[in-house]
Amino acid sequence: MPPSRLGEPRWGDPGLGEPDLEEPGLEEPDLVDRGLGGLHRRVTDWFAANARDLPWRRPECTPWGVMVSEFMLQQTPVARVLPVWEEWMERWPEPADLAAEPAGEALRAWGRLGYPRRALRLHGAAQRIVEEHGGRVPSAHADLLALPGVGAYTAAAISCFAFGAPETVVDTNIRRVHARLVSGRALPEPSYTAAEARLAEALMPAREQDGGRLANAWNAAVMELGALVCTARSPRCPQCPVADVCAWVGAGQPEPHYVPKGQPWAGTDRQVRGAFMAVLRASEVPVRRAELLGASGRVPNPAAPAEDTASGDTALGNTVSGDPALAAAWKRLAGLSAPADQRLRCLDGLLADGLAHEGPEGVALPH
DNA sequence: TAAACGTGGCG
DNA sequence: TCGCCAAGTTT
Repeated sequence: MPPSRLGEPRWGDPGLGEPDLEEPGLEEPDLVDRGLGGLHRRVTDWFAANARDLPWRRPECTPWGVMVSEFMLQQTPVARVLPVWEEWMERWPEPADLAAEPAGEALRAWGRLGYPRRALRLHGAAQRIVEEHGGRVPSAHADLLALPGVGAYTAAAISCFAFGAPETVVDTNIRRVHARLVSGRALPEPSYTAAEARLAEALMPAREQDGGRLANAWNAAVMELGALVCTARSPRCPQCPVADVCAWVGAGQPEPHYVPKGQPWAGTDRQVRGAFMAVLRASEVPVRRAELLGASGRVPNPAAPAEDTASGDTALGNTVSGDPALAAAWKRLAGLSAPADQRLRCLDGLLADGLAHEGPEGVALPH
């Protein structure tokens, strides 16, 4: 490891010994007091020169815009959020605009971002903001946390990014940077630990110095570093502004100390629910329950009337439509090999979750 | 606390 | 090609 250009102690100095799983080295105050300023400056300077120009980071973006972006970005890459966020901002520039619409409109406009319950919660949050906060996104962490779909990360992020508060923001990017830079590990722990929380707090710039300006900037800077340079798959260490003090680099980039759990997909309820939701989003009219449940590549649909041989679409009655999205959604659903009991469980689950509504004419997005 | 919860692009 | 992974929250 090359010597620090700033002549500061290196967090990953082998002399500090093996990283302790329970108590990272930064627990010690004198370690915290030395050299952090250099770290802060280098990362925030890097951010100033390399940050992406994302619309929700522009000065003219409202707190509502930041809030919408934070919901959409939960477990979803920036590239896919961008176009949907633009549509939402144009259609619903304020919380009251969204709150005035049926929840189903939020679900439809959510498109294929995934985890559609986020759209439902965002809609619910907008209604609460209108009812309890005069239509303005609250700035207090506690008020934000009380909103549906807002957890520890999102509350801190909105408070920080929309209102300039010096919150301690911890997301998966930040956790990964901390794990490598300080703890010398390839990945953060499988679940967020108290030790990680203490470490994140210890690394925060002092709030007293500048009214929290640096503390506020630090969050976005570390997050961006994790997103652009200190990535999960193939980190770009040569481009990293703090590679020379990185504990993981100093240790020779050791492999992860555990095997990340996979995210099963094929054959899961999530896959079936997703296929149902795609049909409901694409359909302008309610869909009969039996037709939804019967959609299968093998099971004939008893509810379907005589087939229109000219359509050639599928064997399903109401797939005869000029809408390619609807046809594709039906096709995907029909292509699943999910057993009948799973289909039934998933449909009931969607209804129970409020993602769908069943009326006399069939199943549709909620009103 | 572990598991459930969507989706699509990249290595 | 196919598994990994992305600005988490909820129960």
